Amino acid sequence: MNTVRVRFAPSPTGYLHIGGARTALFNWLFARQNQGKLVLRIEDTDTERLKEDSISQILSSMRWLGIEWDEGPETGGPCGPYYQSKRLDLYREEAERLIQEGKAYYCFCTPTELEEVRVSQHQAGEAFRYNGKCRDLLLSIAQKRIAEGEKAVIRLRIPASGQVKVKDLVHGEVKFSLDQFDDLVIMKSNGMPTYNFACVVDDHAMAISHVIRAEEHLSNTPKQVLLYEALGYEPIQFAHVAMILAPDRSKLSKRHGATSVEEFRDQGFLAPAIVNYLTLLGWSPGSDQEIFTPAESMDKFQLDKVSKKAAIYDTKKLTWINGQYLNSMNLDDVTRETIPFFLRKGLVTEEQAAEQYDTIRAVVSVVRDRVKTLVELTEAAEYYFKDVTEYEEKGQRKYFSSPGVAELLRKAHERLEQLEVFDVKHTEETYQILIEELGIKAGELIHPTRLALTGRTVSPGLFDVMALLGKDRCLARLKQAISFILQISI
RNA sequence: GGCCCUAUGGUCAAGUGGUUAAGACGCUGCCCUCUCAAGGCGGAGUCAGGGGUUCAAUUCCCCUUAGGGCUACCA
Repeated sequence: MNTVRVRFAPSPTGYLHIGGARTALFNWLFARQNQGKLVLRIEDTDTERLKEDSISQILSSMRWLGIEWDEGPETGGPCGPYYQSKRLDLYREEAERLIQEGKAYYCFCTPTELEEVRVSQHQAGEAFRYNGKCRDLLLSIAQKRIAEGEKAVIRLRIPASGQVKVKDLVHGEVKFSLDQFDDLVIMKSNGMPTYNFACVVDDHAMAISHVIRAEEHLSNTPKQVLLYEALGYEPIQFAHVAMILAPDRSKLSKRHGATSVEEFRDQGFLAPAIVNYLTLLGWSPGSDQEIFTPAESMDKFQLDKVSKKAAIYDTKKLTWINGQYLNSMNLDDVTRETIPFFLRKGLVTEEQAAEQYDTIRAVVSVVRDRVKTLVELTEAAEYYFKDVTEYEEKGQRKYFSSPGVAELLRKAHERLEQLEVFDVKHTEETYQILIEELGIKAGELIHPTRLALTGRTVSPGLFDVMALLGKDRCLARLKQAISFILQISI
């Protein structure tokens, strides 16, 4: 029985974007479904593009999403180290072995020389291809030049003709003709391995069973297959999942606004909602179900049902899903997620957040089912934490301008003032009685009151608002509104 | 340029050699209603184009087109 071992192998050149997150997610689902392991490997062989804090960002984004790796940075494991920069000896050994076996050779051509070749090939209308200059250099001579300090890369010999077949779990068999491939560089002149080489060596060394990655790598795969053969490794299963594209159909990048997991978090999206959305992007259970727990996804996920078609992510649907989670998640969890947003907005201090947790929780409770993100929630909860300093203009026109409003509010004030128990039930009763007595429509009193208490035309149910604000603040805000109305009506 | 992948409403998508071509988001009409949201009932909107194969193609094949990827001492 072969154990499933998959890996997610980001290169730390930036933050984890949603495309990477989805690749990680699919790997995770597949691993868990098959009681396998997910390995996290950091592909930090490009010393120039490496970004300092990006590893910790990637790790924390994955943790936040709840994608757990079984082996990798910070968790360790039997196949470590899990940073390619710490595995250089392995790559060198394997490259050396290929040289000894005559399957690879040193190449002393400089980047400038290669560039010249490329330019002339381009002018001649030919395909770009390494011209094979160092291909037949005698090994002893090459070694001597190395010993003298000359820089060289190591290239893999690739047959000039023939075909490579890539068996892919989502695409089926894909054929490539060899005549289009260069002798590819496997070790750079700075001693670092190239992506295709390090990837193959590590996937083998880490006993990976399935490589699940983005489709951008499909065209690299024949080269990797060739490397498997050259190195004498057992072949491996590949699955290339369609990419996630930005709304303008191009590859995800910074210029598209929010594409990183962190940015989505800052915009008030919840981790399980993002995971749910990403699960549905490029995969469908084949049923009507839209809302999934990870456990359900693990149960139903099928690699061969993964879409071959690149998907454009749609914030609107993510927002909708987020709303679903916001309303159905445990209230304490939502409250905990919301508090940082309150802090950032300056609605509460850390001490207040701790002391008044129950109140905050109550506020979140009445506000959450009418908003879709935590940012919206914070916005909608402002009335509770901040005094009303202005009234929405539209509301003023609609509700504060009719004659007799001030008097109406004054009466409401009078009645509310007499209440002993100021809760939802009693405030509502009071209003009902008053409305009946005056023979008016409920809205005639409720709308101006809402505007007076919140400064807005939109809020949670009015009596929820009242109960939460408490008697003193309600009365004060009513008074304030009355004088405001009298003032503007002059 | 060469090679590879892909193509069902605006977006995500189910689906099949014969269907009125699901569903979701979004948009929209109505109902409900203290606003908003939610909910309920409706609506508009799709098989990229052209050739084949076939009694029959959205479905199979080819071409075109479009999008994406690879073609680096990036990953």
